Amino acid sequence: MGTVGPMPSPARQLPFDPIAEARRHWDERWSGGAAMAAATSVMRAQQIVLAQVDEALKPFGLTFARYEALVLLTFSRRGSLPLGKMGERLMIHPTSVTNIVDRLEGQGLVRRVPHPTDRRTTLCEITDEGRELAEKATAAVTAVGLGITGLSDREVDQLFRLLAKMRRAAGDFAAAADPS
Amino acid sequence: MGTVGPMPSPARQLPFDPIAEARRHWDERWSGGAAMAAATSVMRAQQIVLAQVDEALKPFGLTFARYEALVLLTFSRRGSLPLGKMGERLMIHPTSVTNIVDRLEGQGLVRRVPHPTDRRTTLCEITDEGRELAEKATAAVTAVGLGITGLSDREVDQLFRLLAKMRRAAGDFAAAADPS
DNA sequence: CCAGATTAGTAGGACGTCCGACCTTCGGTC
DNA sequence: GACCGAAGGTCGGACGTCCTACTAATCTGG
Repeated sequence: MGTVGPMPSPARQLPFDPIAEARRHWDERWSGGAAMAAATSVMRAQQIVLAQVDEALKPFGLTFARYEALVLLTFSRRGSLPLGKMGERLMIHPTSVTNIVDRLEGQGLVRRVPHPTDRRTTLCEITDEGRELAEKATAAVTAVGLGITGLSDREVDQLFRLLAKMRRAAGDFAAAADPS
Repeated sequence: MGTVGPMPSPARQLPFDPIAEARRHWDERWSGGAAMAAATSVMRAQQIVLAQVDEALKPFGLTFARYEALVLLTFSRRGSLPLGKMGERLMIHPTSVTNIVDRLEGQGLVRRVPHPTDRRTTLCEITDEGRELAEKATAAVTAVGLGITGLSDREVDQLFRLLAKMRRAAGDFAAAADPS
């Protein structure tokens, strides 16, 4: 990886793991230090992923959230989806979808179009500029491994499975991931 | 677990894992779908942890961020730390510390006191009310397993180790976690 | 001993997330 | 056919995070 290059914001490097340190303190007084350490690590890992991906997307004027929405649209048959559907797939709140689509629309990457039959529904349609940018941005984010570094392919998959199990327990989805 | 109880906000449960679905689409057109799935899972896992812990902390008027700061202070010798030190340990930006301490101070849970020798530095000192609340709040967050559910003790530890490896690669800390 | 670099903290703004409240439209029921 | 609950989006506010820029104080070199 990079030597001293563009790293997540809190550039200062500690000589020890502050989470492991906190876990030690925690277990001295309470119980469940392992869960605390895991939860805090998840929080911090998200911070790292977000920082690295956002950094890679900055030249394109995109953020992770907006990039995800854009990619989702490229995956759809007609390049358009109802806002509500987007919220479901991205697992974010309806108001967050409104926010993101507002910004993407302001950048000319998507366009709001009325649903042909249901006048309640608004479709979000990706523009040609949006498709082009999504393609370039994807090259950039894959180049940084989407912020997932230091893990072997096997470990990356292991991480995904562990989190999928946790997400399923939290009610994210019903069926098993069916890892065939 | 709960039946239909208080779950993370997007209450709707999908019949499939949207991340696994996205991974399928991704691999059809690009490469590195595993990293994408892992990164997205980390993002979503953080959302779940945050929602569940915040829910447990709501009766106390706390959030995860403020709770973490409070607990950090209880771990310190004299119950006070310089703001900068807090930012290091919590791995957040200095301005985030200012924000959090502002709110905690407004709640009477901490107090800003000048550093005895260095007049640049401000110490954040936990109050008696802060200590009491931290104790009660800890009972609440441990009761929900800090949002880490559906995993065995072994898997929780595995998750922590994987994320620690990733965090170390990202430059979070220098030495190995030394899991003895 | 003084000038420049560094460190500590804050102010203002951007972004994404959530929630509660609200309006419009659809659909089912009577 | 009319009503009333449900569904789709949006608005305004709260929160936490980050960044850039700024002030005040300390440290370091000449």
